[in-house]
Amino acid sequence: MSGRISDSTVRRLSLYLRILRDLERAGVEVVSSARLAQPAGATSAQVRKDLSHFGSFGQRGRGYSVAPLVHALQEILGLSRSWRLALVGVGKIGTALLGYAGLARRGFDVVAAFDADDAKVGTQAFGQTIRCVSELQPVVAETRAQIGVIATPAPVAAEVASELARAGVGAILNFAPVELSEIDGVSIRTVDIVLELEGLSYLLAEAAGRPASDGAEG
Amino acid sequence: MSGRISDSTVRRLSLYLRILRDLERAGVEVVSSARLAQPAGATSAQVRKDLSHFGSFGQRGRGYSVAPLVHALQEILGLSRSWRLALVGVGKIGTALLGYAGLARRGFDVVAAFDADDAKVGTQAFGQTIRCVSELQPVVAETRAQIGVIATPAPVAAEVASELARAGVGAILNFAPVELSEIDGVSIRTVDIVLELEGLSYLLAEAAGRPASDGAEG
DNA sequence: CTTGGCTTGTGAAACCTTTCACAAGGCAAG
DNA sequence: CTTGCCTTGTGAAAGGTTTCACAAGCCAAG
Repeated sequence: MSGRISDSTVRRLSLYLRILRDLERAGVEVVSSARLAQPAGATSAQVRKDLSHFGSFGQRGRGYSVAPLVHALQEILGLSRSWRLALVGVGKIGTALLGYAGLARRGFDVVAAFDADDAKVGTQAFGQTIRCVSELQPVVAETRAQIGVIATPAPVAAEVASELARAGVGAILNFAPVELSEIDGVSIRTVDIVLELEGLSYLLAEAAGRPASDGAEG
Repeated sequence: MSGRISDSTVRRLSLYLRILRDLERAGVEVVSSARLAQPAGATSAQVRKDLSHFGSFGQRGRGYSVAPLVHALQEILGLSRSWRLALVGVGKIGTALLGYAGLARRGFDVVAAFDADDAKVGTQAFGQTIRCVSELQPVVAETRAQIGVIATPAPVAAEVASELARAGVGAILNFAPVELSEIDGVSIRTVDIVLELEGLSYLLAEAAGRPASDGAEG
């Protein structure tokens, strides 16, 4: 089984896990690939293929036992433990993340927060004392944060990324609108809201361009 | 040219546009596919293939003229006009979006904001009067918002999505951690921060599992 | 005008992901 | 035990995306 697993498969596994937890809470004990696929927006074959990369979790003719599968997926996704996050940039998005209780609930604990603005440094936000970015390296190393979260303006994001890498994080979640270049030994994911909106803009423009349906323009 | 364009191509086009604007600002007049590819994390062949779906924008032996290509990409992506957004849910993420000046600067104007919390309804936030979600349909229809942004808790996201659809939006950007089921005539993109973190968790767990390098656990 | 060096645009090949389709096997009813 | 129905796990086929590789063509220098 388990060779190199594609990004989209991992994404779906997360979705399956979320759905399975809901089912578990609802008292469902066994689920079929079809039932699991539906709310994930996937197909039953896809569910089975995705899971088959990691082993054999179901029973033919019966389906998957919810509780054991929840456990297996948590194990696969590395969610049976918690992860320490270091947040860099406590602006609008950074603050929203700090205040998002959903993170800690799912095992992602912010253990340090940094900002370059002297007016913010030293203040508290959602239980975190904001530190100066100049302290980034020693503090991140000391707290042994495994994931760095970049919520800075785009121009400094690359520099912050390499500092985080040098401080020892193994992964970076980047909210700045830049494509960060690869860093050895560090996994990077970028969440780019403007890019998503522009993607929607493309689809809207395309839909408006072809058919003569819509009447409302500009 | 232009058949059905893949999501990843459109994403890259947005990146190219961003890079081209930087180059334009820096006074660069002509750029090769290789030079454009590098900061986008793509290959030169990919740049050329992506662009070739829409026409022929370069000159052999020379490259692409920056200004005309900026213009062409804006046209392709539907960014030569501005779009009206309706924001539903003015919690942490919603507030961060309202305050994000980058949106308006790039042609995405929030024209209405809604929340279910009576304590918030009627108050101002970043120039927007927060309205009650019960007014969603008439207000969205009246303001002719084309894009709905969902920043509500997960349980109500699906209901909000279908209300937005009925009110006439053509696209939805969803920040709630649920996979929304398809709605006819509405393009949907979901930004799921926990999913991204879980993806990184998978990679970290995988990296920690195989090699005997890292010492720090749990 | 000719030569040499670049760079685009694009079919073809390679690679990857998704879907299909079916054998293997569980379960319940009789 | 047998029959009928259901569901998994998985090779094979289909479908899509990325990379390769090269002819076509621009430009500058001589």
